[in-house]
Amino acid sequence: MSELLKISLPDGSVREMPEGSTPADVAAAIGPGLAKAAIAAKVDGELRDIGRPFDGDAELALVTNRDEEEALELARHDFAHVLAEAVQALWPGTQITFGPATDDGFYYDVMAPEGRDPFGMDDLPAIEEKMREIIKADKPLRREAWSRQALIDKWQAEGESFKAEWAAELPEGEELTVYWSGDDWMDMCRGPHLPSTGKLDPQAFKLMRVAGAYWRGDQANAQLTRIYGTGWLNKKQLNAHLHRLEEAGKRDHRKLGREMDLFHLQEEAHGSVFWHPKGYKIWRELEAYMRRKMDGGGYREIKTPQLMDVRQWTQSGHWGKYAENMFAVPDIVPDVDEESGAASPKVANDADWMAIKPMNCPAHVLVFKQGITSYRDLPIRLGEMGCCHRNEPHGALHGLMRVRQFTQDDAHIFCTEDQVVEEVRKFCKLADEVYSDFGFKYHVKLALRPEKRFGSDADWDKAEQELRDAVAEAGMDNEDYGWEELPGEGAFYAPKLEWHLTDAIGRTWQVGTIQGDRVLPERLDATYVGEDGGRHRPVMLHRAIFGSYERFIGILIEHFAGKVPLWLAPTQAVVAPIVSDIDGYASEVLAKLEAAGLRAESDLRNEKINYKVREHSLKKVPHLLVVGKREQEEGTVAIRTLGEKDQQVLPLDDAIAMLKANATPPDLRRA
RNA sequence: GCUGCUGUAGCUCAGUGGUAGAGCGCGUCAUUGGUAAUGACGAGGUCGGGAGUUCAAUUCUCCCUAGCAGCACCA
Repeated sequence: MSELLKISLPDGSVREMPEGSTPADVAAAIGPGLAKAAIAAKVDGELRDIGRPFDGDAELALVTNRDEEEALELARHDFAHVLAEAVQALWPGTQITFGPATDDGFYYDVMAPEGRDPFGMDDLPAIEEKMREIIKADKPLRREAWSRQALIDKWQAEGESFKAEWAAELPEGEELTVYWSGDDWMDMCRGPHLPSTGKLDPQAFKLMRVAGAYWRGDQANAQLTRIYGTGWLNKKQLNAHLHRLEEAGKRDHRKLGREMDLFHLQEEAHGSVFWHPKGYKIWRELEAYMRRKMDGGGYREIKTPQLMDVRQWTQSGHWGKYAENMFAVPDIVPDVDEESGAASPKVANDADWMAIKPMNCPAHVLVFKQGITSYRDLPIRLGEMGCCHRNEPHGALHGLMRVRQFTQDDAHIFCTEDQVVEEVRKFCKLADEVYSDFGFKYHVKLALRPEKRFGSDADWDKAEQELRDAVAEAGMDNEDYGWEELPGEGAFYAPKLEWHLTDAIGRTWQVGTIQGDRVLPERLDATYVGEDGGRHRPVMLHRAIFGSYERFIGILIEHFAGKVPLWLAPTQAVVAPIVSDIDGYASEVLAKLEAAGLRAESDLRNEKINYKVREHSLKKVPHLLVVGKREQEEGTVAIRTLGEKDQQVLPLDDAIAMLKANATPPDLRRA
């Protein structure tokens, strides 16, 4: 006999529904408007299909497009399925695999039919068209439970080997479900889904690109074609998103780097940066800043060799693990024919291999090992603006963000076991000061032991706990700091604390890190003399705040859209006379600016002031000092600040004092 | 490294089986103009590199190389 279910609604009311009824029935009982608007249901907190019957008494909240987070997730997931259906409709024999929602849309990984090339950009318009058809057909999406074997058999019968593999490996005991789109297409999916394809807005998605992606993310597996789309609830949201992408493109550091004449890259040294005078000014200012911070933090700066015998890298373990990403040269003088420039192919079997350093730490241990260190000397903090080379996979290179030659604000802290937590805590404070000086908000994450690792579990337990303790002492183990632990993401020798910056348009960048390492001191036999007169192993903390100068500058350019703070600006002010009669005064103003230590230029070209304003604005020069007859007579300058329309007329000395004050680096300003 | 796309003047980009074009920039001249482009004239290209097909290749094919998007990688 059938009983009535008690369904509690968010407003506290309870409705009695017959057994077998669904959230859709409840919506219909409440009113036709809601019935139409409702797209899913939260049943006892779990997001479910609106047409899935209740299991018993339940708390129900109906989901509509007003619940944007859930609605977007559902829509994107459905777009992914519609995408897969469209591709199979267009190209029968295409295998489907997997297609989730992403942060701004969806993708689906497919395998083109035998004999057909992987899908390309040219195929996207046709797929979009087919997707719109499917959406407009308003096909009902229906959930159905299947047995594992039936599902495997079906996939195999249809030649869907990836799906069959997947079905076979889904965890035991999990209910396997499929979703039908109409009666003619289905995909294996956990759901939930919208009640029908017609709930999607056919104008609210766009296929963006195709890319290769490995089956299950493993390079050893087949490469599929991943079709990416962006998906939204309506056209307005889609357009807003496309506009945001355009804006992000305008901040691209590669574009701004060229426009602002900061640096360039070229084939002959791909992955290495040619810094131009203006770009290198930013670098030098950052470097000077970081030196002040590290000097003040008890670090001592050293400089260690670029090239070391491979024996050293073998001992440290890097040669064994990373040789293919290192640059190595035989330690010989090649015979070169002066006429032709050809080097003789003299392979010196007896030559030692030297390797260019991919990191600074082994050399820092070697510095530490010179002489005998007492526990009284610890902690020893050795810093280096270390220039490293790594032969990165070519596809990984990206502007300043991923390069083959980079310089780190690197340092290693050698300390006793007892000092680790305190040193990590101090570092947290230093990192906070630095990021705050640039106006960055950040999150702190702890990357825990990876599967492949050196050292005992007990050591890892300890190392991970130390970092947790230090973060707790620094007061950062909370939501304000986005505190989170990431299993499996640590380095092979140690867990890592990571600092992730959030930039002006919401993207995150991992920059800073600190890692407690007990492996390298062991491998390179670093010791200190303890209180007891015996030899002890120091702990080595690897740490960096900028990470690499190249990448950090790239991040700054994008964060500020080229308009870096005055203290970093390569050219802080340009003096622009309105007519050439004033060139003399302009030069006088320039000389005074330079004497005050400001980075300034003059623009004496035979151009109108409009032209000069436009040009220097586009080059992101923070201040334009316009001088005409009036300014000359009165000994003033008219200051135009980037991004502002109004000018400010000040006596020259006052203007210089103001600029100088504003151009003071943030750490010196506080002093 | 893998998949897809791209490489034409300093930059952004058009174009063609018969050895090339625009805008900006650059140079010269005129103009001395008060806050986002003054005008005229001019110079500038082995069409990424190599091989092949062809009477003829910047264009079509293949290989290499670099870049772009993504994947994988990131000590």
